[in-house]
Amino acid sequence: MKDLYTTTIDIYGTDIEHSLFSGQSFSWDYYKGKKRKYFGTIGDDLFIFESIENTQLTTRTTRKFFQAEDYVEFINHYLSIDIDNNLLFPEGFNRCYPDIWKLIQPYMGTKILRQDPFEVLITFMCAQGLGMKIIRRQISYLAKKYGKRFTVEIDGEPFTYFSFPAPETLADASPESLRLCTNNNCIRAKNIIGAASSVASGQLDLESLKDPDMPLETAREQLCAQPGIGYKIADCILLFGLHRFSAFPIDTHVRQYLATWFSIDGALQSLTQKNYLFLQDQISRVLNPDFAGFAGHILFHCWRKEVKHLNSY
DNA sequence: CTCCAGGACACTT
DNA sequence: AAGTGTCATGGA
Repeated sequence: MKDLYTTTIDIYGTDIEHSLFSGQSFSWDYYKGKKRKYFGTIGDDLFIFESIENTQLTTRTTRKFFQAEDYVEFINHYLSIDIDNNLLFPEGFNRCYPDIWKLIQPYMGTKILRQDPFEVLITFMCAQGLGMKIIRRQISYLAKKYGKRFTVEIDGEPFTYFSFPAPETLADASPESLRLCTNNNCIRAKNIIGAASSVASGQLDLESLKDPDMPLETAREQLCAQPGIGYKIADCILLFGLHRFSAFPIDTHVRQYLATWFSIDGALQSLTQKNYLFLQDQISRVLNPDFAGFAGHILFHCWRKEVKHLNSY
C-alpha cells in the first residue's frame, strides 16, 4: 500500500469554491454538496481534493514531491491558477451584456485544467454525438481495461484506481476488444486505435502542438488529419489538453448561446465547416481572442446549468 | 417506437 | 468549395 502525500495549498486569488473543472468536469460545489471528495488521476498518480477552507486547498496524492514548492507549482499549473479570470472577458463586456454578465458571475471562478494531451485526445474522440453519461462511462471502461491498476490506502481503507492507458497500449488493442469500451461502436474503436498508433509512433507529436509559436490553425489541421477528429473535437483537444486557451470549440450548446445571448446570425443554421469558422470569427470580436475558449467554457457551463438546467456530471 | 446525446464523413450540387 | 444526407448506438 502506498502512502498518500498530504498538503495544503494556498490558492488565494482564485474563486475556486465556485469552480467547475472541465474535460473531467469537476464541480467543487457538486462534490461539496454531497460531501464527497474529488478523485482524479494524473498519469499514474491519484489526486484527492479534500477540502477548501478560505483560500486553502487540501489535497492528497500518491505522487512524491521532493519539495513542497514543487507540489504547489504542479497543482497551480494543473488548475491554471496563473490565469487571472478577471482578464478572461474584455473590458466593457459587462456594459455590453449586463444580463449575461450577471448570470455568469457564479461561474467566473471556473478553471480549465491543464490535462494530459493524450488523455484528452482519446476522451473527446469518445464524445462524438453522445451524452455525458455515456462519454464518462467509456473513459471509465477504457481505464479499467487498458490502464494500470493501483491500490492505495485511504484512511485505513483500500482504494483502487486505474491510470489512463498509454498510447502504446491502445495502439496494440484490437477493434473487437476495444469496442466494448466505445459504446459498442467499432468505427470509433478503430479511430482511437489509429490515433493512439499515430501518437505512439511519433507521427503525431502532441507536445509540439503546445508551442504557442505554432498557429492554432496549423495545430488543428494536424489533429484533424486523424480519422474521427473534426474541428470541434480538435478544438476541445487544443483547449483542454494542449493548453491553448484561445481555442473555441463550438458544439450544440455553444451554438444555442451564440444565437440567444449574442444574436449571432447563423448560429442556428447547420454547422458546416464554413459556418463553424464564421461563428468563431464572430465570437472573437466579442470575447478576448487570447482567452476565447476559456471564457467560452464559462458561458458553456452557465448556459447548460442556468438556462437548460442540465446536469453536467 | 421515436428522439436525443458536448459530430464526422461520404456523397452530391 | 460548399451544402446535404447518412452513420452508429444505448438510453430516456
